[in-house]
Amino acid sequence: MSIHLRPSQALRLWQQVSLIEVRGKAPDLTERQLAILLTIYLDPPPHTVRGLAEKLDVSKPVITRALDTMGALKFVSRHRDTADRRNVLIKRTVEGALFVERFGDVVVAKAAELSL
Amino acid sequence: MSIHLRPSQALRLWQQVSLIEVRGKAPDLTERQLAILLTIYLDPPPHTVRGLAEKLDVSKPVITRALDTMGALKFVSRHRDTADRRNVLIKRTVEGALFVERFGDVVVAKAAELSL
DNA sequence: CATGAATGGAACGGAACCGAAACGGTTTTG
DNA sequence: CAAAACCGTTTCGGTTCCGTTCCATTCATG
Repeated sequence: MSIHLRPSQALRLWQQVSLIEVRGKAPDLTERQLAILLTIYLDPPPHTVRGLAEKLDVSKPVITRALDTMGALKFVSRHRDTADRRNVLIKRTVEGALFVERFGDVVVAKAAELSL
Repeated sequence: MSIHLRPSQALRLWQQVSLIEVRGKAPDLTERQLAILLTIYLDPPPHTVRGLAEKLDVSKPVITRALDTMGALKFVSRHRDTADRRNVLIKRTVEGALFVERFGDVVVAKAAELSL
């Protein structure tokens, strides 16, 4: 089964959520950063810099810098791969999970408010 | 009636749309810029710099600069209010409407792909 | 009119991000 | 082993965005 959504509803939903994000004090992530964070938390591990760069079709430095920013926020953590020490494995954190969870709740709440 | 969405679906939806935006060649707007654009196209006119600044809880220069950027993209246009010449009325454009419409279609399409 | 309030914009310095190239550390290859 | 390939990071120069402050124009008020 799938979610049926009309264009006007979709746009209204996006607007409402965006408004909350813009107005909120929450550390505002770039579109790219948010995409990376959601991918880390939704797609199955392991996650590497190279893998994320390919999935988002961006350069590696973009991923590295995004991880710097989000690492400072404690939303993700980095660990050397003991098997292949060239790799860096990106892992989830409690803070990151809370942020993502809260974000999902906002979307759900705003979706529930949509009038048909 | 309302849209029923589970948190995991909401997050997946956001991720899929974000991925398209990040990967796409489309001129990527800031979170703020997108919120402004959607507000202009969804909320009833007239729209002024001050009004938008209050609605988004940001400073006026933020709106001015966003309008500069989106004006260069032809997504919005500015016109002096003939009644009160201090005001600037922000109006929609064909290009902006197409951009918003296309964005809504992306959300709808990704929502339809969501498995329950 | 003259004064003050309101509106949108400009100016300034600082911070964040970007693309491209180059760099160390690690593993694979020949 | 030496050389090549791979991975993530750093560096560089340039662009964009930001917050704050200040300014020109226009309207309301006495």
